[in-house]
Amino acid sequence: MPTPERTSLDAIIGAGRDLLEADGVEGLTMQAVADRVGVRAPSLYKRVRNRDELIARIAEATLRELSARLDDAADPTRGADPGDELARLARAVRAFAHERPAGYRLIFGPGAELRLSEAALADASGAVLRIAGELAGDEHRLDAARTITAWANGFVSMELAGAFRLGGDVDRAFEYGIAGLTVALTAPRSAASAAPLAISVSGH
Amino acid sequence: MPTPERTSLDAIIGAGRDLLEADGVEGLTMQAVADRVGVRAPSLYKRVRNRDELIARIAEATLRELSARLDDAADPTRGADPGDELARLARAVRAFAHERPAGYRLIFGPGAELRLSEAALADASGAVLRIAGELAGDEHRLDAARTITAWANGFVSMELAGAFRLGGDVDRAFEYGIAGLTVALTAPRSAASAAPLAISVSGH
DNA sequence: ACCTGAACACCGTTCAAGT
DNA sequence: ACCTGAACACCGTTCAAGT
Repeated sequence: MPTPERTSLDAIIGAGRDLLEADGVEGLTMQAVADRVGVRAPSLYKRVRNRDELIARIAEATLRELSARLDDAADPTRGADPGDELARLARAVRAFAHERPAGYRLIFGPGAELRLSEAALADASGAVLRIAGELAGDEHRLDAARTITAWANGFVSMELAGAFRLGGDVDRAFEYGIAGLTVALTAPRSAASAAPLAISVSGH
Repeated sequence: MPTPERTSLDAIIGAGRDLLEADGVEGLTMQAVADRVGVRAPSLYKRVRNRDELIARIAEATLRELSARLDDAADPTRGADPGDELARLARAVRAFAHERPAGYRLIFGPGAELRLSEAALADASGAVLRIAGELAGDEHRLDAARTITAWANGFVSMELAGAFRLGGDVDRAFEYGIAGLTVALTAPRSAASAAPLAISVSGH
């Protein structure tokens, strides 16, 4: 005789997400999740294989939320200047990380390789790849996208980790980075030569 | 009647470091460390307050090793062209991360803010700050250093996390980033304006 | 078909008792 | 003064028994 379902996978993932942000990943225990959804810990194993899978599902859901934000921010109808698009994209990543620091770390921190599906990662890369192509040209699209992603993710990760302790204005440093990347990726360079031998740059 | 010391703080940190690289941070258990140094787990608490402190000591030791490598790589007597210095510095970070991935994540990953002393962080920042000043000028030294650090750390962290799954040549992307940053930080910009309105760049 | 209590292995940590 | 066994609280996970 079937027992009625007293919870659901969505409720479990939602509770896990909330716990993660409230108490960090070490506060995300099966016991705590079970309490939140009103069930005993062993019952969770009817919906998820184990704690790692639960974490992976939370990570995947969080990445999909981030993707949607990025697509929205990068929407060309908001202004199609590649530099502006890059700026909007970068600020959107940073805003998301500030709202959901623990979730962000789940996506980009150690162990992420085990948690995220190829498909979700590809989705999340779409907007950066497009803008990278606009800025640097199609031949350098992937390299440029990796430069943008590395910088933005590195900046935000360090910020979340409290690594910027030398004073100064962190917001300004972020905008400085955006402007720098725009210049860097727009500057014509040959794919072969790692560093240009001679470049003349005139500002203003 | 005193019992002879059967281990030492250094031996404990060393064993912890080795376990960390061999089995990851979750393999770094007090029990495993105790086994390695030939003592029972409770005895470790004579030398470290708890597991978190042990991890912090390993992180600090690892950061000091990284600092030494960076200072060596950035040594101007190896060639004082700022672009070359930046390239050597960036490659040194990446090489270190490849050698000691788990230790690197301990330094830059989540939780690092609790683990690293102000002094060790300041030491590690010396070389980047100097090179950033050479490239971008003293007014932009800190912003430029943050851009470099964010990019390098972001790139390496993503690489370690297996985030570069779209094919392409990761080594080339790294060199592309180095070249891009050199251009970006060398380009004159006013501190106030986030993005330059018009810049003419001529390659070659 | 789902839920539960009981149990197990494993962890960090404490502490009284040994030498 | 350091080391140890025993114990405790807490965790993830399994499983037989309930409905």
